[in-house]
This record gives sequence, C-alpha cells and structure tokens, in this order.
Amino acid sequence: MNEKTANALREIRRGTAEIIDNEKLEILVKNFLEKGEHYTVKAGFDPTAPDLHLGHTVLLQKLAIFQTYGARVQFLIGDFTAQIGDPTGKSETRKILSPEQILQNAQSYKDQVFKILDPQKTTVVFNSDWINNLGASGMLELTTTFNVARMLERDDFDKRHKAGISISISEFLYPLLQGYDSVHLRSDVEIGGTDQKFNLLMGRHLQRSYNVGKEQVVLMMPILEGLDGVQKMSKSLGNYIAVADSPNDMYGKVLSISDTLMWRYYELLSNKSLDEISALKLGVECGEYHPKKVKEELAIEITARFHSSAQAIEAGNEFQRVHAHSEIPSEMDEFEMSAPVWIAKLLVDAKLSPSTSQSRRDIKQGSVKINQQKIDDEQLQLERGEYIVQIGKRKFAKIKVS
RNA sequence: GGUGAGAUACUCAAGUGGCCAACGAGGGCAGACUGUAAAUCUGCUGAUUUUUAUCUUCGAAGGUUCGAAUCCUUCUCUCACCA
Repeated sequence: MNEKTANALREIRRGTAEIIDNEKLEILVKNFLEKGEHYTVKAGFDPTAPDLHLGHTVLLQKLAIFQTYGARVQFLIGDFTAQIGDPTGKSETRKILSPEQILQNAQSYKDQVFKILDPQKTTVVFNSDWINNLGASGMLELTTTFNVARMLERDDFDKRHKAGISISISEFLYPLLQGYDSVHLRSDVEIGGTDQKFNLLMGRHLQRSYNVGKEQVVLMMPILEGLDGVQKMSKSLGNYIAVADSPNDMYGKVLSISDTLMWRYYELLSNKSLDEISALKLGVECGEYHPKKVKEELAIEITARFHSSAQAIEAGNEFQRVHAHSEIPSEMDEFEMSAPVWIAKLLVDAKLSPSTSQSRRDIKQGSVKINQQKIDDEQLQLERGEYIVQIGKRKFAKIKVS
C-alpha cells in the first residue's frame, strides 16, 4: 500500500468504533486513488427530526472525509421506516408524516447538511420510493430471509423480551427494511452509530441473500453523549447542541459540559490530531494547562465551524462577561408591556418562566433580579421604565414598560 | 380461546374511601461553594394574584357516596400462566 492510501485510510478510520470488512475498505480507497473509481457510502436519517445536532455531525464529518476520497454519498431519508420507529431505544410507533412535511423536513436537512457535505457528491434519496413498490409479496419475500431466533439476538430486542416488554411484529421489519435499502441502493459502505450495528449488518446479510454481488463495508461511529454526559445526545432529551444554535448558545453549551466529557468531544468533534489531543490531556493532568482553558479552545473550534472565527471569539468574550464577571449579556430578548405589570406575570410574558407559580417560587428563592438587584417581593408591580430582569444565571430579558 | 395481574405526575415507584396536589428515588430548576463544570450541602418541582385559599390531575367513559387515585360497570392497552 502506498503512502497516499495509508493516509486516506488513517483519516477514514479515525475515531471509528468498529469497521467490518477492512480489506474491502482498503480496496475501495485504493481503487479510487489509483484508478479514479468512485464508490457509494450510505447513511440513513430520520425524517422527523430536521434539527441537526452535534451527534449527527459526527457522522456527517465522516461522510465529508469519505467524499474527499472518492465517495458518492447516498443521503437516505427513512420516510417509510420512520412509520415504524426504530426499535433502538424505546421509541413507540410514530405518527405518519404527511408527504408535504417530509419534503419540508428534507429541505431543512439539505440546508443544514450542506454546511458539511459537498452537494456535488451527495444524492438525497427517500426509502418510500422503493419500499412502497415492494408490495405484499415483496415484503413477504423479505421476511423469509431472516428468522425470529436471530432477530431476538439483537441486544435491545433480547433485553425487552426478557424484561417482558412488548415487541410488535412491525418492529422486526425495521432492520429488514433498512437492510433492504442497501440492496436497492447497491451501497458499498454504510456508516452509522454503534447502536445501529444490527441494522447495518442486516444490510450485508440482505445484499448476500439478494445476490447483489457485493457486501457493504460497515463503519460504526461511537455515539456522542449529550450535555449530561450520560445519555446519547438527542433532541427529545434536550441535551443537545444544535447546528443551528446561535454562537452564544453553542459556546455556552460546550463550556458547560463536564471535564470528563470534554475529552470525548475532542475525540469525536475536533479537527485536532489525536497526538495534539493527548498532549492537551497530559498537560491538564500534570497541571500545566487549566481545564477551563482547554475547554474554551474546544468551544471556540466548534462554534467557529458552524459560524465564523470572529463570531466564536465574540461568543467567548460574551460568556466571560456574563458568567465570570456576572454582568449582563450585550444582547437579549426585548419585550414591551404596559404598566403596571405584576412581576410574576412579566416573567411569564418574557418567556423566562413557564407559569406564574414557577415565578413566585423563583422569587421566593431569591433567584430573580431586576437591574442586578435581587428582589424578594412577589407582589411587586413594575411601573413605567426600562428594566433588565433575570432568573438565575442565564435567563435574561430586557423589558420596556410603558 | 381461558385464567390471573396491572395502567399513578418528566421517568421509576408508594398509596386501597376523607390526614392526597398525592411518600420515596432519579431527573429538572434555583441557592451556596467553584473554574463554567463535576462533587457536596440546601430549597423548590400541577395551575391560579382567593396563595395556611381555590381549581384541575392518578389509562378512558359512566356510576355509588356528603366525600373516590382508592368501591362498582363498561371500554382501551400491557404483562404472566394455561391452551
């Protein structure tokens, strides 16, 4: 293997949890570098969640690297399979999205995804296109390729089965259909999270069963933990950093992760080399670097990727101002209301609090401030004037009472 | 098909006629401490300007009762055992 191929493979393999069929991968990359032959890389996405977060970008960044080494990306939107709901995790059968919604979500994907992927080398496909054409007999044929005992080997099915939690027959179809996508698309590689292992392997199995003439390479990326550091990053758990987050939010969220989690983010999200990262780690361990400084560096890098370096630095200054010096942020939401206005109601109207009951509780606890002054009167009425109200350390609003 | 068990707030899980807006744990929010965090300690965690009060909530709909998460009926869903 020449040096060029070795370098390419090193980049492709970086951070991966597991690769199945390394030999085939080498051949694909080699054939591109030596003969200019392209190959396809498939990755599936759910049409229901158009808000991309950093967890998705772990995969997207990997796809982008593949694109620089000859891959044509098959960006698959699982609009049919979404009707079943991936049994990975405990999601229930989902409600069916209308074709309009799916198209809208797909557009939203494109807007976000092409910040990272090369649109020239990407095809967006919908699996309802071919699954709807399978028909009952096609579906039946698909089910004959696999058996229940093996299906139950799948870790989450196994656990649920043993724990007595119901598994519906439709859920068995999910891996089969996802695997069938690889048959239809004749994918050379499929990438996904480690939680998708069973589904990804099904692609290989079905490509064999249907005599596609090749079996896809499976490349798995680790699952990125969310801000809590325990559960996987997901929108429904609210522990995510969205690609569309503002620079300030993004920076603040990265900085709020724990020191342990920071290394995980470095490994999976940073463009720094693995050597640089272990040097940083060593520096922190022997007290040479302050962990906060290292985390700031990460926050800057990530924020700059989705915005700009200038905005990232500005977000850093802003954070410093608000949190380190407990000053007020330079920008905040503004609201106008008419006097007199009751403080508890004002907090709700300014979207700082979900209810007046919650406002009262916060006031009682002394976490509400007006113009930097703590207040303790929950009956307080505000007269005309401009006020800066805040709850806790991070919720602010500017209020104009007239 | 038969028999039995179960469904309680964001999650798990107590509660079997009034003391229940509902024990406890986790999560979340806030305060102290910090480095922004983690760990630790503390408070709060249905709604409402009637705030030692009122209103809505314990799978759904009815019913019994002065009074129901608790009792009865039907329904929906889940689980277990048997066939």
